[in-house]
Amino acid sequence: MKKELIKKPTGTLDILPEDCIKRRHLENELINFFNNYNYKEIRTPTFEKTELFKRGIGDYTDVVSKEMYSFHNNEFTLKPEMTAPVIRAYLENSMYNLPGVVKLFYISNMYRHERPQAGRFREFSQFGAEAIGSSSYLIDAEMILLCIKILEHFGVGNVITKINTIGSPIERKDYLNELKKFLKDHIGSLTDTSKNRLEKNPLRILDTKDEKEIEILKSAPRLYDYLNDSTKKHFVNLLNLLDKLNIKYQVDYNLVRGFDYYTSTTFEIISNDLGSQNAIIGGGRYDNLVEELGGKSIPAIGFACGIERLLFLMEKNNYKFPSESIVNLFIVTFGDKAKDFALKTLIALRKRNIKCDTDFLDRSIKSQMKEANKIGSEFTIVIGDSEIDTNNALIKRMKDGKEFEISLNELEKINLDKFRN
RNA sequence: GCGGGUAUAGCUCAGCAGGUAGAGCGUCAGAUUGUGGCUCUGAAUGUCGUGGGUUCGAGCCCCACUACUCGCCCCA
Repeated sequence: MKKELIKKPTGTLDILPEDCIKRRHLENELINFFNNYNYKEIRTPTFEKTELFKRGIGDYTDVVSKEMYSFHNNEFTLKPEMTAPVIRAYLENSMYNLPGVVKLFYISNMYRHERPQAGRFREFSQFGAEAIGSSSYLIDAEMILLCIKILEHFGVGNVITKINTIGSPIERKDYLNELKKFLKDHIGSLTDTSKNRLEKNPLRILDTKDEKEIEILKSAPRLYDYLNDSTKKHFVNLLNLLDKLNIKYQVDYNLVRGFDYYTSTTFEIISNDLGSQNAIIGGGRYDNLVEELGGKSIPAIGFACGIERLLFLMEKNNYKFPSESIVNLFIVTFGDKAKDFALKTLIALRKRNIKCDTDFLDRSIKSQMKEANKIGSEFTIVIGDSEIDTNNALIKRMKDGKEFEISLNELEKINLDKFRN
């Protein structure tokens, strides 16, 4: 009886060798990048207490209310995002005692129980950063700059940076009342989802894609007009600095993000080359979160970038990934003596960091040569009884077929450079 | 949670008034016995997503289910 195959869970990815090389490369480059900006890496658990996300992200957000992978009587949850865990770790490890602004970055998997589609998975990877301890618009600017430079570095230049400021909950209070009043006057034209949001989360209605609603919202009160002078000043300073830094952006007064912790600056980088999930980077300031999670009132800002989406864009833009690591030497064998000798030699060569392999299927010389060719081995050496007897063999340079005589005694110490050109 | 599309060899796909399956690529093996790349020859692999129905007969028609996929919602 043939047994049934077990398949991977919906929305997950098998990352095969070819893609692992790309991701490894991406990660290495990122680490370099973050180090240049003086960000330190942080890793947190794959799961956290569910309460962390409820309090951090907000009970009524879509992610918390219906997309969390929770288990063990809902006590724990696979992390759906990294900001809350990083702040938790920051507080738990008293990192506020570190000098200056605490700048942290991460590369990690996230989990959200959504319906998968182009550019959206249930298990996905993000990298991102959090800068904790400064309320200056300078750090906002540096972070947006960092995002754009990273994308540029990976050959993704054709993007749109959207930016907005949404103030604090207190600043939003009056505005929300006005917005509700306004929307109620147009309630007949609202979609069902917007009607539902009217009481729970009216701000999100601003983000609608319904054309009728977009038209109505054009005459709606504007949040910006209700913000404090200091918030406005922060925003204006930021925009002026971005101008000086030659960073192109679009102010989008309707840019509202889905997590409750955002205050003041929010931004999003989108690409029209992605599918309908067009955001590649999202971020913003969250000046109340540290306090919300039990710390002192400490301002912070962060962003996250979708790695699958970034990789997709890199492929689309023909980014040149490093090629697969090639085998330096393939030892073709026949006869038991040769096979034993080969294995012993491989150990010595590998110790010298020479990438090498041999046949384990007892196949013909021809087949072994074919394999060596297919895996892109630089050199091959055929060893059989006569080579063992005479202690001499021919090493073959695969790219042009040239052969060189060498002594088997010296194979372990071979200097391949001598035969490279 | 709600819509649309798709489901044939490892991969990309073809198939037809409905008559019990094909190509290319890949894999494996050979082309005067111990040497790759080009070429040629040959081989293996599919209960045509699953279950039911219509029919003498279904990969092809109908129904259900499942998976995948794209979109809504939301997000990276």
